Amino acid sequence: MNPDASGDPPAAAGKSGGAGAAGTRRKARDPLAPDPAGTEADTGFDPHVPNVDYGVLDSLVGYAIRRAQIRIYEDFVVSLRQWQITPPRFSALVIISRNPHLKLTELARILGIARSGAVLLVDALEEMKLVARRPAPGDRRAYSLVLTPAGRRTLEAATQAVVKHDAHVGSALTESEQATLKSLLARLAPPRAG
Amino acid sequence: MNPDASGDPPAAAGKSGGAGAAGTRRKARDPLAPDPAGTEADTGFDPHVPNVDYGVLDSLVGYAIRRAQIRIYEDFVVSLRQWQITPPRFSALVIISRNPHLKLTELARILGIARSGAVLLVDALEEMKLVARRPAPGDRRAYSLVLTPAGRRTLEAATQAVVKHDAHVGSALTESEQATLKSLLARLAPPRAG
DNA sequence: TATTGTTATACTCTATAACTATA
DNA sequence: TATAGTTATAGAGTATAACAATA
Repeated sequence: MNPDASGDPPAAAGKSGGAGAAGTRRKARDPLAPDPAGTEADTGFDPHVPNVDYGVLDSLVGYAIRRAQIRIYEDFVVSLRQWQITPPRFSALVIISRNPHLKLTELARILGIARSGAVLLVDALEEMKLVARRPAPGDRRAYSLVLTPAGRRTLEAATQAVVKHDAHVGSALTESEQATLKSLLARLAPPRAG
Repeated sequence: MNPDASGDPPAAAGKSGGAGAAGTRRKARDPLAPDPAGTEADTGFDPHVPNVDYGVLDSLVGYAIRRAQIRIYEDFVVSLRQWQITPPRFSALVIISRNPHLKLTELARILGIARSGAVLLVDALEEMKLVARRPAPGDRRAYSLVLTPAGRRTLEAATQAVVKHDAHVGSALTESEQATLKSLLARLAPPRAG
């Protein structure tokens, strides 16, 4: 359905062993035991590494958008890390906030994800005490999604952070250029059925 | 490191049971057994469902890009489904093709992913017989990545499909507008270290 | 029969940590 | 010590399939 987006700072992980390189194959290793030097580095995604030939990629509108999105996602996640709110979670909170009595199936359709995915998303937000499932009036199968008081407070703070983040993202462009950008993006490949 | 992108048509999946709704909890179900009606539908992501209030999302440059990327990704995956080539795979093939004797670590940096991710990516491409690991001259730890003849042929065909896909994506814009779009996107939030 | 929410399962992509072989 | 490739583990996000409760 809706591809895209995933990555998110996994926070932590397990451990295990690796092996040598070319032609060789290693045996095994034992779990746990701190690493002397800091392992990886990660200074962020460089959209255009010097002296690298990107071929057709440089001519594609789609790749330009992909590059931009990767960097924006990075900055977004850092900006909202303290609340553990990721792009899909933020979108869900906003949609739930602005559209009272939303049902899970409707949320799924709006976000462009499967119903099962909406269930997991709402499960997470509920566990974070930001969203609650209320019985939907008139339909005992369904739920009415609502923000909790904490959800409203958190969304308010997170929204400020997102607006700030977005201002940073577009800081190199004038207001007019940002408007042009959004307008052009909105005109790309309209939905099949639309 | 590099967030974004994931989704991809999983192709198939398992099965299992679910339950009722509000307040109720179900028991179990047994595996296998065709479903009468077609289960889901999925007519593609609608970036703006009618009568839905998107709140701040509508004012964010980041969300405009996210919306666009979701739709482009969808179309990309459909276009290259016959070769089982996803965006990261296509990028890797192009980069390997245009930059001979590339090492895995370099590929990882260019794509903005962890080395371990590059290993899995190359593993997949190697299994598809599109890429091969050659011993790197002068460094017995490293590999030189190269396209196989089949890899070159597939990349050529896939590139044509991608170019066509990209033309479709931008078909509602003039050449000039597409150039403007790419230019504006490139000016968004430059990399921290740059 | 169709819809709503759910669970089970699986797959892609990505990450961190630790390890081997080599430099 | 540092680097290249690797494996193990983890987890977010998404998908399909099948099911119970209800409409």
